Order: sequence, then structure tokens, then C-alpha cells
Amino acid sequence: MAAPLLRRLGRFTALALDEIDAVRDLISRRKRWRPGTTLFAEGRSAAPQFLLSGWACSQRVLRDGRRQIFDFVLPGEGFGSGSAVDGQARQTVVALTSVETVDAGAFIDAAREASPHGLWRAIRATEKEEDARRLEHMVRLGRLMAHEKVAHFILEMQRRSGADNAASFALPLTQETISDALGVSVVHLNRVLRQLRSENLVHLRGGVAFVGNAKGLAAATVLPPPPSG
Amino acid sequence: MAAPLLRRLGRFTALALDEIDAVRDLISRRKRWRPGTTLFAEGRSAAPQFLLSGWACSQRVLRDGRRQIFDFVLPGEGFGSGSAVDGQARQTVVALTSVETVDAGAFIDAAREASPHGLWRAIRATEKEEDARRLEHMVRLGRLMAHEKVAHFILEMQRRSGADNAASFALPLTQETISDALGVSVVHLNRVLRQLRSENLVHLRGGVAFVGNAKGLAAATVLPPPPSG
DNA sequence: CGGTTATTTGAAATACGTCAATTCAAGTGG
DNA sequence: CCACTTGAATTGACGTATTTCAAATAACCG
Repeated sequence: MAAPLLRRLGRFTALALDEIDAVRDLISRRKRWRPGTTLFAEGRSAAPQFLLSGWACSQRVLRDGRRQIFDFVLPGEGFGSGSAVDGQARQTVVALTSVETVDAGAFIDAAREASPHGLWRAIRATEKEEDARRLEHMVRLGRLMAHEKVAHFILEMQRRSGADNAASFALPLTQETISDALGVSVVHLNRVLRQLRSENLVHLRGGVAFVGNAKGLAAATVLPPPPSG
Repeated sequence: MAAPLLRRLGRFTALALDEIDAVRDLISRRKRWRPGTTLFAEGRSAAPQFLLSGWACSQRVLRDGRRQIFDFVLPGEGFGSGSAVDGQARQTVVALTSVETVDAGAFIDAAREASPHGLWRAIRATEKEEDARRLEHMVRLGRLMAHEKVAHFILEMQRRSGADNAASFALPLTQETISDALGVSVVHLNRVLRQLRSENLVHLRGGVAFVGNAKGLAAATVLPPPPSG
């Protein structure tokens, strides 16, 4: 149960035994929510949490129903800490599948006071990673074409799923959800997916992504940074 | 000279006299750069700075020349602190006009160690604001139409320029720059501007924006958060 | 004033969105 | 095991927002 969380934090530091225990201890206080539940509402005061299992997304909904998804929250990742003004959160977090969450406020405070290295360092690192992802997402939204967006997105998800370079990985998202993340209509996304499938680049089916040709996908993406340093 | 910086920091806390002196002291170490200069290169280690005068932008350039601007840096604002992975900055900051900058690393460290309130609090607040702006920007890029993007952008700039609700304010950006921020072609941006001008909503000329009808502009934007809480 | 950069406009191509149906997959209850 | 329901995926036809190409001003600068 603690595996996803430990795996993510462990990527940045070797965790001490008592830190691992602290994480295990968190698990007992977890809560379960059904898909569609609002885990964290925009305008409420910030409340950092960990997502132990399932998928969620951070988003904003416009008056007329249009939706922009800012980021996805994968098992073991945190949410609810960033981008608040006057203590007011600026984004809503919604469960996409059945999920389990646990409050991380006290845990994070303890980590910060314990040591600037170790756990605290790992938590900071995941936040920085989130920041960097946001920049990529902005480039994707503003400057990539639909097929580039999709290719780029699939590769990001492959990497984040931990299944580096694996031929298939879990991607429990509907096309509607993906389209709201990429800023494209569902219908158009569907057509782009058909195209990519026919070229044997990716194949989405039943919540699983099959990558037929990772190199080809990367080629379909215009990698962000220029060659020059 | 210190005015823009003091004004921005002062929005969040009443600054103590020695804090004001510290800011004034910074000024003496300022450096001047010409338009087009790269103030901060992606991949370099993070180095927080203040922009004392002039305008800059944070951006990324794609291989094929496409550019996405993440945010603008106005006089008195800071840059170079956020979103780094492994200490590597993820964005490039470029001077759009002639600018003056000063290194803020030591200054910020001192503020943090001095007190969790006062100056440090103000600095944190500006960073949170930047975060929130990024979310708005994502919605704009992903879910607004060109004319909505422009209206939304003008209103953001009006607010940030401090000239709340003023009929005109400085906006020293070329249409090319604006188009790279909004994820639209220059040509199309130009046509949208013509449209908005003909409706007497905004008028850009000579680096100054004239807002003819702020209410109308707001109506042309789909305000992000939904009515429900 | 000449040279460069920014703005503006037209015409044509296309990427993408909307509307409306149809198919498909996955329950659910009988 | 079979209707029956529901939500997601898929497809066609059509309209439009936006891009690209090319060229003509207009503004800027030494």
C-alpha cells in the first residue's frame, strides 16, 4: 500500500528507517473516495495530501463548461500544496478513478523540521518536478499541434508511470479527460489517436497505453529545448 | 530607482525601515543590459534576481524556432528562482527592453533568516502570485479562443501594471512577443487586435495600451472560476 | 535619408471544432 | 444468458477559427 509513495520519494534520497516507518504510519489514516469526487476545492485553504492509489487531476472549469486540466496526480504523488494566493487554492483536484488519500500536512511539517535533507529534500524535489512539468505543459498547449501534443503527452505519461520505456503502461483516462488536458476537442483527439494507431505509434485501449514505437513518438514531438546551450 | 521594487514588496507587508534600507542598498549593485540579452539561461543553475527597470520574459524556444513565452517580468518583479530540476533552470529569461537587474540571492537568504514575516513573507507572496498566474495562462492557452486570449491578457497586464482600472498603461511588447505568449500567430493576433480596436475595447500603439472599455473587455473573457463554490 | 524592423492586409490552405449518429463496451437486473 | 441501459469511442459531414504565404505599408533608428 505504501509502495507507490515510497518509490516516488525514494527516487530523490535514500530514506532512513524511521522515515519509512513514518510513511507506513500514514497509510493507516487513509481515506477512500469514489471517482468524480472533488478532493480539493479551489478557494478552500491549502491542505497538502498524498494520493496513495488511483488517479486524480487538478483542473479549472469555466463558466460555460469548458475545462482545462493542469496536471494529473498519479499514485504516490502529492497534491494540494502549490499555488495558493491568500491561502486560497487556485485549482480543484478531482478523483478520476477510485482513490485513496491521506492528509500530509503534519507529515510534511515534521519532515521539514527534522532535517533539510532526507525526506524533506525528496518532497521539495517532487514539487520542483511538478513545476517543470507545468512549463512543458504550457509549451504543449501553446505551441504544439494536436498530434504533437498527443505524442508528447504519451511519452510524459510513460515516463511518469515509472515504466520507463515499457511497451505498455496503465493510463486510466477517458479520451474526454485527455482532450481537456491537451486543449483539444474530444472528436479531434479521437481522430489523432486513430492516426497514431495506424502508424503503430500508440494504441490506447481499456485504460492501458501500448507504445508501438517510442522512437517514432519522440520524433512526432518537437522536443522543447534547442540544441544550443 | 528602488520605487518599483519597494512598491511590489510593500503590497504584502509593511516594510521595516532597515528592510527599506536593504532594498536601497541593492540598487547600487545593479547592472544594465540591452534588449535581447539573455539574462538567465535554461540549464544554468538557479540565480534569483530582481528586475529593477525594463521588461523581460521567461520563455522556451523549440528546435524549429517556435517560441512559447511563459510569463513576463515587470519592473520590480523577481525572476530566476522557480522551477528548477537538479538545480537546473527550466526556462530562459530574455530582456525585452533595456533592463537593469541585480542579484537577489544573498538578499533573499538574509530575509528568510531574519524573520518569517516581513520581507520574506512578501517575497513568498510574489512567488505564489506567479504560480497563480501560470494557471491562468494555461487556461488561456488551452481553452480560450484568440479574442478571449487577448482580452484576458490585456486585463492581466492592466492589473499587473499597477494602473488598476487606468485607461492607459505601458505595454512595451511587440505583437510578435504577445503572439508568442498567447500561442497565436502574429498575423492572427493582428487581426484580433484590429477587431477589438474597432469595438473600442483596446488600442495598442507605441508601447502603450489604451483601454476603451474595461467592462467590455471583461465580458469578452470567460472568467475562469465557475459560480458555484 | 536609407535600412531595418514592426504592423497591416489579402488570398488560399488547413487544422480543428461542432453537430449528429452510430458503434462498441461494460454493467445490471431479470 | 439475454434484453436493456449507460457511458465511452468512433465516424461523417460541415462550418469556422487559425495558420501560412506573400506583399505592401508604416514606424523606428542611426
